[in-house]
Amino acid sequence: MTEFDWNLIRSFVAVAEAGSLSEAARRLSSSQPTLGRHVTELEVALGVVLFRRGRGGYELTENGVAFLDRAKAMRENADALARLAIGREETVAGTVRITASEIIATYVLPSIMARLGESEPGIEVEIVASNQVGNLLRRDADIAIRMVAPAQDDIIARKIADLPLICCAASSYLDRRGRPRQATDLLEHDLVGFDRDDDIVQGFAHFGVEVDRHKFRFRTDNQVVFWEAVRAGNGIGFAQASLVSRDPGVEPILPEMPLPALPMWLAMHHDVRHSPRIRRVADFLFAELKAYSAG
Amino acid sequence: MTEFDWNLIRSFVAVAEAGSLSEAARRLSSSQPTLGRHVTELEVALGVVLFRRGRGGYELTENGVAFLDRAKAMRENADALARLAIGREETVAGTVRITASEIIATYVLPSIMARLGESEPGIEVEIVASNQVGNLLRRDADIAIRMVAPAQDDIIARKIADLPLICCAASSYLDRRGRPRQATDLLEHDLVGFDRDDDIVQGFAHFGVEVDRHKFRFRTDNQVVFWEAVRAGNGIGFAQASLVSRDPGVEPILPEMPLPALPMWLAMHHDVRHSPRIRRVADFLFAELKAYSAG
DNA sequence: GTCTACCCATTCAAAATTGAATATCAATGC
DNA sequence: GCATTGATATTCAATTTTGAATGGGTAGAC
Repeated sequence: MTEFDWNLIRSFVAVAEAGSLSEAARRLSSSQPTLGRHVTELEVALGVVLFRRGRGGYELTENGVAFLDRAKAMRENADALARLAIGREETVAGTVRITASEIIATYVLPSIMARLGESEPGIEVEIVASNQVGNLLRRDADIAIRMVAPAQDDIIARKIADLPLICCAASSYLDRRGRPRQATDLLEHDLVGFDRDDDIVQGFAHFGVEVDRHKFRFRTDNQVVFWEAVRAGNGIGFAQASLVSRDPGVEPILPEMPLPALPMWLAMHHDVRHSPRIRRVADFLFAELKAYSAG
Repeated sequence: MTEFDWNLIRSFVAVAEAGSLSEAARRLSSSQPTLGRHVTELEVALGVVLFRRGRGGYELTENGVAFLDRAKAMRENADALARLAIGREETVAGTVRITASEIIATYVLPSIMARLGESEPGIEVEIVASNQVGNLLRRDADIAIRMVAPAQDDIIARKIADLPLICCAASSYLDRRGRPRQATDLLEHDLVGFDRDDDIVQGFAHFGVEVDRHKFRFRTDNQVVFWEAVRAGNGIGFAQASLVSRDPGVEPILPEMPLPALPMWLAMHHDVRHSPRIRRVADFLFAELKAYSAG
């Protein structure tokens, strides 16, 4: 019997998920003509039409939908093989991908990675700064630093620490506008807040204080922009205590005010735990992040 | 992240199961250099040694063993996709592979298929004559005619009939050596029997008659050779009643002797049941084989 | 010993695959 | 209305992949 080209399935899944040849090509680092050919070749081989070719892109037909589950299962197996391989590599040298929140990736990891480079020059590092919990199953990353307890199966997680949050502002701002003495003073101040994300609003609500988003003079959903806005003296914000204590231009406010703490977890896939390289980086990260959270 | 070529996994499984590049190449209808390259390319991509290259062939390393399960799972998904495709094809024309026992494939199917060709000229047929129960899961065949009840999951089976076995011999032989009147007379006769297969020996044992294989003057494990040996007058044998009744040169003996009947089943894979082509052939086969078993 | 039957690696010309470039179309913003 | 963006199809030169042929090795039969 005639075997078909398994790569066609890989392309099929990518196009189905991306919704267009071009987008799928970007994700697979392939090219649009290639994926187009793959899809039609698969259709010919199977004798079934999988996509409706529209102006806006490729849309699955009913037949295509019927194939997608199995095709995805195939990809999962391929991913699992890739992880298995990493778990069995014997060399320490190579690349490790780490995903972490924007704040951690921007302000904490660079110096940690510099120190890692001194002791392990053979290890290259790729940092994915993202607040979305990336997919360890599909190996978007080898190691994830997350602010929520990972729940997925086959994920090994170690809790690093609880990162206390504190209220803070730039000294320049406080010199100008005065230092709040009690929590209610905050409402007289300029606040830096999130835009669509309503963590802070809910935090206030938790203390019985109703604020709406217009209370915040400076709003952004980008955590790095948020922190830089605080540093630049736009007003009062909330940040990890360790971040504040490392920045001489920003000072804590109302240190007695009880705020929730952010748990920090280090996660990696079960299959990959015996890779000396990933192990090394994970252990190093764990120790350094623990030190960071204490300082 | 970098995706590897999924076809390498296909080759890996084939080589692992075949035990050598050359044998795997034969099964995949590929070539030995290609598979050799695939395997080493996969090893490089994964950074893991999968095979021990020996004089006699390729043998899995421990690492290779660790990968095999997942890789097989991947192949199963690929096979499932192929079946799904067949189940969704809309055209009746095309090829159908049928596996059946040597006897059925040799003496029964050809005339049935000739009749099928008259009403469905667009359907091509491939017959796999084999007593091994071929693998419908891996699509070694689309339809299987089997003499045992299929047990695998996802297999749809219809029982066609019970084929009675009878004792028989060529008239030329019986004219020469006389016709047995009772079961014990058989021991005075030349018998045609199996070689390593001891079905017949056990059949005798079932009647309390101990015979050893040297009782059989003509021995073969090939069922077709067996039947031709009976037809040619080598002695007394056992065969499906329908076969005997269709052959003017062979006559039944001791028709009252109680012998076990062979159940005949038609099996196909669940995924494939809606293919008009396979459906058509299966229905046709069912009716014709039922008629055969009655005649 | 020799012969045969298996293997595997390597070579190299032919065949297949790829992607940059291009033409085209539809929707959207100004 | 026109420019822009983002999509697909097509073309074609360059790259990659393939497999027939070859050489060489080893085990087993005779």
